[in-house]
Amino acid sequence: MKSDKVSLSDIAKAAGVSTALVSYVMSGKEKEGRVGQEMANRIREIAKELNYQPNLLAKSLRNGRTNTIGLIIADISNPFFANIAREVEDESRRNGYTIIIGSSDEDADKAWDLMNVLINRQVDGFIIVSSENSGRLVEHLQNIRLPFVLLDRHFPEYNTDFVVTNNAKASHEAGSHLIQNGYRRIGFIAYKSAMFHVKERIRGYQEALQEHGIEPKATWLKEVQFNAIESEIRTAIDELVQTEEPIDAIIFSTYGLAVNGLKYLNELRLRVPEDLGVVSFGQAEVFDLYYCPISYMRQPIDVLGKKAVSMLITRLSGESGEAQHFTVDAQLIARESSRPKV
Amino acid sequence: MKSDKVSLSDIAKAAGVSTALVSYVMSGKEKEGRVGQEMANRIREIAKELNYQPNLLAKSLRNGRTNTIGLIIADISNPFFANIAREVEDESRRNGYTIIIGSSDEDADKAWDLMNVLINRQVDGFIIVSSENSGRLVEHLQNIRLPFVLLDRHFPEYNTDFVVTNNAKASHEAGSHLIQNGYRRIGFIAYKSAMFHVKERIRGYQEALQEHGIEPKATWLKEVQFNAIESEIRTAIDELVQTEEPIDAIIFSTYGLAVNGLKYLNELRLRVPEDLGVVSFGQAEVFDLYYCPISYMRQPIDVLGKKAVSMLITRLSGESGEAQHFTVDAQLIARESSRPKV
DNA sequence: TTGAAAGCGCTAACAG
DNA sequence: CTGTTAGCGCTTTCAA
Repeated sequence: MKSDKVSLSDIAKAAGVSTALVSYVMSGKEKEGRVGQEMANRIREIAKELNYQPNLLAKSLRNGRTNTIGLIIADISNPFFANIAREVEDESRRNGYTIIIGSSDEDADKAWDLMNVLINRQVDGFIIVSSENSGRLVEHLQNIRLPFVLLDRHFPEYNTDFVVTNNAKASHEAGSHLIQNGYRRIGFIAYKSAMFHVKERIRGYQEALQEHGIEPKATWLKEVQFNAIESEIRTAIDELVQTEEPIDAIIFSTYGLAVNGLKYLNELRLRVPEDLGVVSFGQAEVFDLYYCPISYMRQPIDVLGKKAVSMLITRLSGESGEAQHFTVDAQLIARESSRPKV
Repeated sequence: MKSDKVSLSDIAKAAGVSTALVSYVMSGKEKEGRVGQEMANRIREIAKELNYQPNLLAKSLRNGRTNTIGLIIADISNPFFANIAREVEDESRRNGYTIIIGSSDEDADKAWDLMNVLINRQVDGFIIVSSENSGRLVEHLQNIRLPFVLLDRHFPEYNTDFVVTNNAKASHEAGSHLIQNGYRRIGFIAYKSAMFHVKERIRGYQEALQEHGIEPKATWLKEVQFNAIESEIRTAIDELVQTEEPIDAIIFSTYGLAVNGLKYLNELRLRVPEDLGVVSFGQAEVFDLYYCPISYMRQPIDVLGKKAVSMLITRLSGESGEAQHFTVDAQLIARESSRPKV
């Protein structure tokens, strides 16, 4: 085995031809009436013998495309995002693209820095699960004409490609489901955020209650800070529960909130669903293995991931029409945690 | 905001100097008595004005380093690996490196292909959680002199850098802990694999039993196929439990086995720890939220991740001495699932 | 202190 | 059918 470093010109030399020929053969362009059959075979043979590995860097520098996609998510160690990343990874590879993942921790500055690193590495485009205050990022990408698709969250005030779940509808369904099963005083815990998808989830929940003749009390809605989740969720739950008229069910609007919330419910020795019905967003094995399997709104992660990739790739291949929007419904997976009240 | 595409020569032109000067300034080499103070400032100013973004591709092509690390793991959607990936990502970025992650699904061929893609993209080195039959991969990397560090799993038959948990010891501790708490008939479920870390975990478990005067029965050890886990783990547990002398405790040697196993225990309506004590490897929120918090051997993922990165970076900076080995102990987190028998 | 120029490995227009 | 050559954007040697 050679010590690598075999380049086109090494092959050209060995075959006694020009690098141009080798290049044509190696990139399968011999069909276009460029190279003779014999020559082509000879070159391929030598390439194999020398164990030629193309230098993608040089190739990219030359033709301005890296076949690389930047994926910016909040946190790869969160199972929801990890699953998305996996779908995006597989679908990208299937299309000849490599992805570079970066975690932003829901922090706009980190996301901005990440974006720049990836731009400098000449990614062809981005798939982004945006964090709050990412308007600047979106605008910049549009300004420099770098294709991108927003995944899972989008900004209605910007005209961009996006692939998202119908959050209002999902939340609405979660609320209606609880009501139909006899719950009446339903709390909702979300992150404190001005982001559209968060607001939508809240809206869906409130509308569901109203449509069933229940006036959603302001005190039933709790918004906790992302970076102080452990302490704030305790306060939030305390306030929901330790009152004259405690809630009888709760909707967690993300995976992270659910995990922390359920831990605290355990500490409080509150039983699900006897003391408190539960429906959550997000998905993970936790929900299956909790003593009382948790009902959740299943987001079709595979569809979301695949669609985001294909949408981006369409753009990368030159499509420059209208912004593409793709919205998919979540599916209620009803389990024990929201079973009918007796 | 400019339409990007600002290159060194644009700045050079604007400043009326050569690209060489700009290059020196932009890479902070003006100190070395190369560039005048005034000129340096002027160039920096113009660069900022034009919003210059260096093309890392060109830089890399020129100097042969991409500042990129390839991370090959089994599956990014498995929380154990996702957490490792996160540590590696953060530590790499802190050192100016970008990582490209690829999932191998424990499949040697996929891992091999992945490796090649990443090599073609000129990664400077690899951090690898190897799969079975990866000998070829290791040998190839050694042949072409591409630095790499094996993480979490290693091959004793190859002399390589590695960062691992002391698996035999961890397993031994898991076994001893159960015995001390009164369990006697302890089953062990592992993946069917010839890999060293798997064998070590089995060995530690068996030795623990023997040292406490318990002869580990062959029937207590179950090995299930990675890609048929759901069905095989049922058979395995059935065989451990539906016998004249059923086991009274079980050790799951990975996160994936634990999750699937616990699900099945739920189906069988077996209670933990009354019917069956449990200790597991891996870690995830599932273990906290199970109705009976699961005892587990906590592997210091942060240490493993950081150490792997720093070990690799040492190599990348030219260190060429002996292979480095780093072994760290797992820590028993004892919870309800293995509490003393009454 | 500064500039000119070679060249990393590859592609593609152009010439033959 | 095949070869020559001009770069892609950057670093770095050598000369001035």
